[in-house]
Amino acid sequence: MSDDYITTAMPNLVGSGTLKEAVRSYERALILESLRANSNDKRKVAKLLGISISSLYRKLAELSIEDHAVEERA
Amino acid sequence: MSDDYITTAMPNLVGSGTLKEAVRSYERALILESLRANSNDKRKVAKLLGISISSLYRKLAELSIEDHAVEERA
DNA sequence: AATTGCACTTATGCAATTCAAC
DNA sequence: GGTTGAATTGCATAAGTGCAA
Repeated sequence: MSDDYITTAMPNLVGSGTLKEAVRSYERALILESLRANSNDKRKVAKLLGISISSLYRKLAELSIEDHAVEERA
Repeated sequence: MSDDYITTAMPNLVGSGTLKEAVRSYERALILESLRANSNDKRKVAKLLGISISSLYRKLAELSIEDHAVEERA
């Protein structure tokens, strides 16, 4: 199940977990998906998401998104 | 169409719009849904979402969530 | 119930720097 | 040793937070 981003981001819509956690999951799914859809081109993704490249890197670290996790779908 | 929160929060998962906008829509949907599911009890919702009551009020203002928009489903 | 001043924390962009591969 | 692009970081400012009023 590679497309688990929906199930990890959405259950919170129902009511469990804090806002912070929910937003975190959602951001994680969003960024991961953007990276996948753009061949892990971080410069491009940062621009698309409207954040600076440094902010993107900080989010990647914070959300522990590893490069190898992106290596799917082109 | 009362349950438009999914369609307003989710399309961003695909890639359009900035992160900030996406998160905003998502938070909006989440808060609205929590309010609806809890009869607009803001104290309760704030606690559930893990934020202070003042923060919740600030978000309601920022996201322009009006009381009358919550008056559905119990 | 709702709003706000305040002190504090967290997130941000930019520019400089470091790191890696070549 | 040098060049290039990716990744990291110091710093100043902005944005968000809880608390108490």
